[in-house]
Amino acid sequence: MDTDVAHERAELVKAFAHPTRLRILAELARGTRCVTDMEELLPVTQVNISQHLSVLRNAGLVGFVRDGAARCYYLSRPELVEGVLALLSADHPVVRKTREQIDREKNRPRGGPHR
Amino acid sequence: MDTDVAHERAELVKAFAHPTRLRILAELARGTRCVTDMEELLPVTQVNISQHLSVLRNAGLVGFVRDGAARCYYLSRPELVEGVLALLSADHPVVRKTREQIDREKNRPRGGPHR
DNA sequence: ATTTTATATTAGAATATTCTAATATTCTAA
DNA sequence: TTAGAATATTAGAATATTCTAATATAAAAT
Repeated sequence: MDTDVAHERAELVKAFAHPTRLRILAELARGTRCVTDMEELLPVTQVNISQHLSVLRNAGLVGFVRDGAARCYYLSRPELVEGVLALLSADHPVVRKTREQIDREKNRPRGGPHR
Repeated sequence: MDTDVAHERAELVKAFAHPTRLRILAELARGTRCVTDMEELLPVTQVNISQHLSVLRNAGLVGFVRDGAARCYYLSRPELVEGVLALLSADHPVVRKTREQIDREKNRPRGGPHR
């Protein structure tokens, strides 16, 4: 992964890196929602929700269509967002390795034929 | 997703949310590496690498075994890390929805029987 | 024992993110 | 055409993150 790509991807990750934004994304994964819907769901102000939606829009994670004065938001890269949310909700037990396991791996890179 | 869970998950995401840390994780996905290996690969100081490794350790994403004065780092939740890296490297074209699509979806929530 | 090698920690300045308060925009309905 | 409803934007204070410089620790080699 080169420097430029790493920066791009980190920017994308940052869009996910806030509790309110994760909750907004999780809610949008269930269906289209307007800001009023989210206000009922989240313990934060309308202004703050709009600010977080702006971050999500700039990251290309959500889009919206107008519905009168309201805006109906939806996931614009559903597979990416749902994939990340699924990984976060899955259980990933921490593995510990011993010196011996590491030594053996040095001849057997991860993803190689011995896996 | 409730508030506590959202906070926990956002903390985890933050560990990924830095270009240098993404590169460290990508490198560890290829196999065990010590800090010296990473110094050769990354355009940052040893101190900075150690600081980022400390963030990754606190998030439970990496572990290490001693090898003399060196520390060999490895992914302690490889499926989580590799899953996130795979999602980030995959192409996820942005979809735009029309008013009509949204209207239709209102009776057909995402993930429901009509998908 | 001392030096060298490998890595970690700490303090603080620089920078970026987040939230609050005030205000603006845009559409609809009266 | 004005008022109300829904949402967005802006400025700035509060907070968190990151980097640099200096220093510490721990094992190995001399």
